[in-house]
Amino acid sequence: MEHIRFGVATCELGWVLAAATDRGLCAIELGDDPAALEARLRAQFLDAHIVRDPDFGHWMEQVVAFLNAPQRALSLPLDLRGTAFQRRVWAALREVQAGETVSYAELAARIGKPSAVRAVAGACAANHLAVAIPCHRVVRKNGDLSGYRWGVERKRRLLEKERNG
DNA sequence: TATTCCTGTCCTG
DNA sequence: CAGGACAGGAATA
Repeated sequence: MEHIRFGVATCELGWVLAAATDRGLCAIELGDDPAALEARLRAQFLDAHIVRDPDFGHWMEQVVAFLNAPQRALSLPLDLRGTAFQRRVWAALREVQAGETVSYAELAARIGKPSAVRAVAGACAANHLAVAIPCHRVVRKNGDLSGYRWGVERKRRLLEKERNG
């Protein structure tokens, strides 16, 4: 059975939950209610043994510091879960620098599938590692913010924070 | 602006 | 295996 540790804390965007397996971070969730965040985690990993560990090797404070200043890279291992296609999208996403944005069409082009625009959007939406996989930096080609798993308002604030350094 | 069509991947029955 | 959902995009009126 898989073993997952998690902790919750507050950051500039509200509550944050970070969870990790022995391979690395497997979830970073944002929200307004810590209990709801835990419930979301347990729903995602139904067959895992999940325990609360508010510190787990200072990872929580690193995650919170990263969320408050996403310009600096997060140097923690990630335990990515996804199909081959999703991993390609996420890898391309991590090439996008803080303060920059790309369109879904541009992202699709970068992974060699320029017509798979909607599929790319779906892969972004499937990401569970908020900010570490910067899906908030993907916007519509016409400049609209489009959607965000953790709320368009948080997406807006993240981009604003990154733009202003 | 709104409607319509095309699109790739994932999920469900 | 079929059908539907979707954080898109372009063409049309």
